[in-house]
Amino acid sequence: MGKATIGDVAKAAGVSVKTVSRVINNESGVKDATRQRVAEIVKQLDYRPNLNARSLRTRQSYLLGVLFVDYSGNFYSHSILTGAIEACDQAGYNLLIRPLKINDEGFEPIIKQMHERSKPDGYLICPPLCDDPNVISLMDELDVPYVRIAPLHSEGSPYVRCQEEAASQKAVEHLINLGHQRIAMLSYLKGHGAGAWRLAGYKAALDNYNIPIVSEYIEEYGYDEEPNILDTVIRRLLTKTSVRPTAIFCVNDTLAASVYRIASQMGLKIPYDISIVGFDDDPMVENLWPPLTTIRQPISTMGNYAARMLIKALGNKQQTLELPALDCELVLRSSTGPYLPD
Amino acid sequence: MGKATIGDVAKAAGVSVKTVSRVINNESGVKDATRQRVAEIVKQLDYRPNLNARSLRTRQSYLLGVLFVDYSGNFYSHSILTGAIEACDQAGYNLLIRPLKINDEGFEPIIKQMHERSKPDGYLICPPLCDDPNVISLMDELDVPYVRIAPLHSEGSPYVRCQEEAASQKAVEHLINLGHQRIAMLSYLKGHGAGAWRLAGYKAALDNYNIPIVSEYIEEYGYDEEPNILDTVIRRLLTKTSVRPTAIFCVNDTLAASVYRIASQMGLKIPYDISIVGFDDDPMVENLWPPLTTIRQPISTMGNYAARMLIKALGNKQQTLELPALDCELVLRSSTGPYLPD
DNA sequence: CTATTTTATGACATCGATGTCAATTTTGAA
DNA sequence: TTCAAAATTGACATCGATGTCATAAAATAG
Repeated sequence: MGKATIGDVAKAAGVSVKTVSRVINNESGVKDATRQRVAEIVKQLDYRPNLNARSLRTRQSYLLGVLFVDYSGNFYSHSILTGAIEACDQAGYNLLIRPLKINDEGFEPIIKQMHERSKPDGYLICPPLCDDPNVISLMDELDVPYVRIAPLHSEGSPYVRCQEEAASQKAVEHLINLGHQRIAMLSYLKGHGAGAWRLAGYKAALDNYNIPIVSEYIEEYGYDEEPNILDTVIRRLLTKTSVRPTAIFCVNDTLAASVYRIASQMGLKIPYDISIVGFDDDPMVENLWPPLTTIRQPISTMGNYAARMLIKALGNKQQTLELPALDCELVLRSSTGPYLPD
Repeated sequence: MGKATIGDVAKAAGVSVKTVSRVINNESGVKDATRQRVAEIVKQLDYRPNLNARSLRTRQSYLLGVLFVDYSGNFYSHSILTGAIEACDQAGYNLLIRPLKINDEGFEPIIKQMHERSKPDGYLICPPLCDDPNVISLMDELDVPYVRIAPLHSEGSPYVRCQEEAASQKAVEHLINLGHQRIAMLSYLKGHGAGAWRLAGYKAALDNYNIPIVSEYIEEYGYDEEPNILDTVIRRLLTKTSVRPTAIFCVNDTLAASVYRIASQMGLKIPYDISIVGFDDDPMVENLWPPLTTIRQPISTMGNYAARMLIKALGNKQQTLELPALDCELVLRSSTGPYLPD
């Protein structure tokens, strides 16, 4: 017994295939009685339309592409996927993923090839790709809709984003309330949206409490820099004995873990000698001792919203889904403690 | 200018569409001259067949599904994906991913729904799903081919696997060669293929050197157990002063990281007081100090092979791709050192 | 050189849906 | 009751590929 087709439903309901088509696509112009009878049969026969036939006719693929950089630490992209898949499930879309590795030719040829092969109806673009002008202009060239996830700049195409700046501010104010004044900020997300907002939150907190912003305490690097440079930087930061910062706000948990490692090498005790705050609540922090105070973003919710926005936009060109405020949560654990004078 | 169709190619080449179809599908029965002429035009017009039309006719979707459990630590599945995508790219397939969350109803309804929606031509099944009899019998019920990745049992359907047992043995022999005799084995992969082979390798090494296997030193747990139990177990293991193991072989890096954490709490220095070996070379070990000695599996290669096997099998039912020996690599770093008597 | 087999090619139907547009039925107004 | 307008419905073409089968061309045998 093969699967039922639209013809089977039509025959069983005593109507034309076109009428069945109208019912399953929720088009107007079908008498209620007919609609119900057809719907009944659809359910009875467990009919589901053949997507290939539909795609062939409508020239829609019912596929969404997801582009992300294939970092070694992939917790972020993975969470985005999880949320997006959920949305796709509900809307009858499928997700095509494309982890991109940095190579000589850049991302464009690979994206182009993928696009020509599978023609997704739209794309979700994860950071930092969403801030790459080449990728964005390729999207425009391909004339395909896309939603950016956590982009640095909000002008232009639709995006989702959460309150990273507010959360960062809250985290740093938490440190200030514990008595800390010499608070450092450590980043290797220079150029990313994330890097910018988290730094902005840090500065806002200090401003708010009239604590001067000392440039020596702000160490900001990019991905392109030598990977070992951060170890050196952290070691230097922790060495300046008398003026050593008593707390560090790290731009993500991986960085926080590096600080743990170097602090332990230098015999510094967390949180007694130094307080640490991370960002992301990456599951790998379970392996850190003491448990890390960090900020949790609603990553998979962002993925979910991004997919829903895209799907909605595909449905009718003008409509956009309103993006609710997505808050981050400060997760207090044991890596932050009161300021203890030497 | 729309994309070229098979009809455009046929017209330009002065042949029928069927002949073009033969050429692009590499069917026999076309004169060489004709074939070349058509191939020329195909290239000129940059023609690529419409997959939906093809799928509609052939009832093949050119999609592969990937099933995996959405762990928090997702390095493994992610690597599988990366390898599989590469293979799919070459063969003109796409990959549909499905991270499964454990829930009350089990995985079957979700897999079923996915299958009915998108009808992938086959599946790659990651551990531990590949050892779940419900999932496997569902696959058989759906009558869809699949390849298992690192399954516990080799009978039945095709699979890929690497030499985890040999690698484990090598790792433990490395410890023995450093002078260790009291070597513990720590696992929470009970019931997984991985758990079984790694344990087997451990035992083989001890046997090989005529070291008695002490059941007290083997701590094996499953995923279903209380999550905190391992902390307790590790602490107990490290406490038995005089008979305390001088080295621990951990079934994966996450576990090794837990040992680091607890050892540090207890004031034990690695590798002086205790040597540690992990498994996986998870990127998160970069945050561990001292650098962890561990075993690196060719995970993405396994994903690549699994996809290629599946695609090959789809092409002609009988043929199977020969699986080459996939070796693991022992990565020596600084968490293992010579046995030092107290 | 003809008869026969083999090889190469194409005409046409088909997969399962939706789009167009004409035909039919229903509704409402006069 | 009648007729025009609106609401339903369906017949048929179409999307772009492949499968079937008949036919034309080439190769081989006699």
